[in-house]
Amino acid sequence: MSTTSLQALPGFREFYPESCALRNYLFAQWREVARRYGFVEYEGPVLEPTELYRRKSGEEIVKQLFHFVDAGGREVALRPETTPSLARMAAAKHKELRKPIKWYQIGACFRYERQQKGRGREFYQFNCDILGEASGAADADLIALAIGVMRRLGLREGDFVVRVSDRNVWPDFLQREGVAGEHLSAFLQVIDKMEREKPELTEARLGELGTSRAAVDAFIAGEGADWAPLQALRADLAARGLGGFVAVDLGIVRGLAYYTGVVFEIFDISRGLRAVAGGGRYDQLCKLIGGSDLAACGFAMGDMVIGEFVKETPHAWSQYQEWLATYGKIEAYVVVADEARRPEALAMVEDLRSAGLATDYAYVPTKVGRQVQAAEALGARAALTIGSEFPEVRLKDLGARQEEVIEAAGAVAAVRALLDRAAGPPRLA
RNA sequence: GUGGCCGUAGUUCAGCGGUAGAGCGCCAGAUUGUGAUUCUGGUUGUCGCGGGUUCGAAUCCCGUCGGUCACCCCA
Repeated sequence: MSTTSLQALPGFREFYPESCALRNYLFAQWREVARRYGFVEYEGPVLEPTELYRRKSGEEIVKQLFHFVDAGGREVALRPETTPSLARMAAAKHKELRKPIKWYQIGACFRYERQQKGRGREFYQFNCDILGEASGAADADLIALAIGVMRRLGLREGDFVVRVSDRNVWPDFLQREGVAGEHLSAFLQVIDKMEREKPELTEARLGELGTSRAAVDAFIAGEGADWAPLQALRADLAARGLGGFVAVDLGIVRGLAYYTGVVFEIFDISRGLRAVAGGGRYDQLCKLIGGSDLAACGFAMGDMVIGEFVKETPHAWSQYQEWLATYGKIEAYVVVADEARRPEALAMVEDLRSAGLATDYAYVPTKVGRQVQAAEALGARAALTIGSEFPEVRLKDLGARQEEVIEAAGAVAAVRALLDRAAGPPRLA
């Protein structure tokens, strides 16, 4: 058992450039959409008092935390989510902040779980929250943002669906059915599993609670469907032209721990309705954690499931490939054709870099053919060959396979012109 | 927490009781300072680790670690 291993810990992630690129792509789109919706970025601590999570979710949650006692004797835990930190931060300062507070964060979270597809022990979460606004309009804008992120990633109507519900519909139903309020949690468990569970089992469990499948179905089709907050939400989103992305589904329960109103989840339709994001209203949490009343709603999206989603959806993947075409590529490569001219070549490299162009060159004497190969492999569009004819140099367009002789003095401008001619930045939704 | 499958070259894998293999990649060369293709040559292994069975184990058995997928859970 004392197998000392230097491998990365299970479920922790090593981002080699290829996977780092995808991650950065997701981050870039998250940030861009959040910006468009008027959210500003903030950041909370990665390590928190274990009590913060215990307070919010109860003792059971501790088993799923990376937690330990620090050198100062404090019980601490790596954050498994960021909402409690946010609730504390917002509650502490909300009196001096203009409402609504619209904040987002992208950060690593950690959960001690067995890993599987779309789930590791370390993952990045994109969180958007609106605080200090109790109106359903905030829920709607948040859902619009979530849809905006999906679309920005190249996902379309038919690829995913936002299922919305309201945590308040079921207490209302239970009261009417004469079921005691303390059974709410057990009841919601049954509702949550209804879709996957065998009908007889669902029926039996509902029976134990004093209601029935028929009553539930009737409620879902009737009053539940007409539930005013959800109607308003649908109308808001329909006005934005987003109605096609949304479906009311009262089976959405979402943990139930601290949600107080509208809840929603985004599902991947084609791959068996996998949840890629979720959120809702949590008007009590800021009081519980930070001591001040602050209405709030928010949602979170992890990088792993959405990453898989993009990989498995051809049109989303090709959009990523387009983005990749310029990401992490150098722009210019300086070929040293004559070692006697290496000083001039180094000066050229620095000039290009100072002009803002990603530029590389061979560190040691290398055959010209190899240098051109390296330029190609690094993604350079322009190759500037410096040799014995200096100050005459050769500028090659590696895409068009054309070369011209130019003066060294005008080389930076010529390279820039070539790159401008060659390709514009990728266009995303 | 429960269960299935899988660990062999840098990588993808084949080999399934008798001396460790292939494709791809990588490196070098095919007349002078230019990318592709092609051709030639080269390159690498504690067969995850530990134990057991056997004359002999990459191969069979047990354990262990790791990976992966599903269930549970999902804040």
